[in-house]
Amino acid sequence: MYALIDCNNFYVSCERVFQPWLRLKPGVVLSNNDGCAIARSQEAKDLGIKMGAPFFELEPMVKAGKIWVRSSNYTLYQDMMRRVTHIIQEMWPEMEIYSIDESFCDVSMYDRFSLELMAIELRERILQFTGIPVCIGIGETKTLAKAANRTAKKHFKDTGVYFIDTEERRRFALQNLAVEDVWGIGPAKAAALIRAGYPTAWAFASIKNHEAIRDMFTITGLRTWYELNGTKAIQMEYEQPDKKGICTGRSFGQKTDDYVQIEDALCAYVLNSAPKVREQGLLVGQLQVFLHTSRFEVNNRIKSAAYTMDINPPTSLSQELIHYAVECLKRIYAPGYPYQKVGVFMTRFSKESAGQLLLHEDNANRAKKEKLSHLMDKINKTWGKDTMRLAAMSYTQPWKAKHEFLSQKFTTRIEDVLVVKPHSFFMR
DNA sequence: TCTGGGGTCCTAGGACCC
DNA sequence: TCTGGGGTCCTAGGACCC
Repeated sequence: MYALIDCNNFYVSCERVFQPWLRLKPGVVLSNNDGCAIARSQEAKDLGIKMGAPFFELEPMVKAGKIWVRSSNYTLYQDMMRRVTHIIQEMWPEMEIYSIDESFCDVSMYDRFSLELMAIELRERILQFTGIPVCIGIGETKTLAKAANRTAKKHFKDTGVYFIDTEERRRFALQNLAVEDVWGIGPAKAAALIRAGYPTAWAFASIKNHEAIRDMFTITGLRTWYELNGTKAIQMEYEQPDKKGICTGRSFGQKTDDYVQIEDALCAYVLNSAPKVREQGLLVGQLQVFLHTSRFEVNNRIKSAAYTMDINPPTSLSQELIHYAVECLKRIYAPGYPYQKVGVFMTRFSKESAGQLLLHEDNANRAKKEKLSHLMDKINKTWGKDTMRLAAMSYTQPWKAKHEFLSQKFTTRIEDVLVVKPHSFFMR
């Protein structure tokens, strides 16, 4: 048996914990650059605000005081999830962190009767200790646990728990689940299934012909089908595997074709990715830089380019990575386009080892740079991002994304911790 | 005017080997 | 005119996830 614990409207819920007045109105959390809606309160969903709705469409409602918006505050959300995770682990230690707001737990070792009660208690505990509401779905496979979770959210809001432990409950969950809401069925597969006459999870799960499913939807589609029918095809992943690629790319606050600004942004992104590479003890063997305009631009102003470069010998040094990234950028940059976004993708990782260093000619010099990079990482980890920085990075950063509606870092920044003032009555 | 960011997995098809 | 068989590895691109 697997449980899926999923935080309800997570980003919105985090904002509401520390700004309780936000509970009085529908609200939306915006993407980076305040571009579009990425999280909505239940009331905002009821108003018909769609995931990905651009901000300029919401703006009239904000101005009229009908809804509130916040810029995304990942520092806050990460820290809140860390707290939720601790509470889950105390009850169900066999846990996989699946995303910033969801965790799977293997709960096979508990008997059915206690399981449902445990789930109800866990939910209450999370709400009491963090202020975050969650729903819990339980089933024989991860996909069924996901389906159970959706069922809890939709039909069992009072307990917030749904347990698929009988055929009858499986039928109820799957019959009331649109096929596009099945975990693993995206827009393309959903459209094909609806066209073929299978609009619900139940209809899809009831298809008899395996081969046809495989032919149409490849092995991943077949796995989903097995899982919906109670056969395990997707395993738990307790350890987080090493990353195969690390990427930083952001939209500019304002579109630009100014090479100096673009290069400056790119350097900052390299300096964002490089410490992540070093933290895992990896070296970068290939680097790609991409630069593009908005896809909503008119035809002759759309431009998208990328350049990939092998790095020999592989490196994790910020200075070297910046050097290569700038080389790539120079090859793809053309003036005259309203660029929206630049980014860097590092891949072809190898493990850092002494041997590689010895092969390199000026290894004394190199060892010094290595030390410097690691020291910078350490200082920045202790004292905050960009405390120590390379001169290649400017201070003004006019390209920076917009975060016009950012709330405080209530749990991770001492100046932002809420102060509770005793009422004057008690002061006397 | 204004539309996010960061990943993984799978397949088809080309290049290459003997 | 006719032009094998069997395999691996790599890459681009699509689909999917949150």
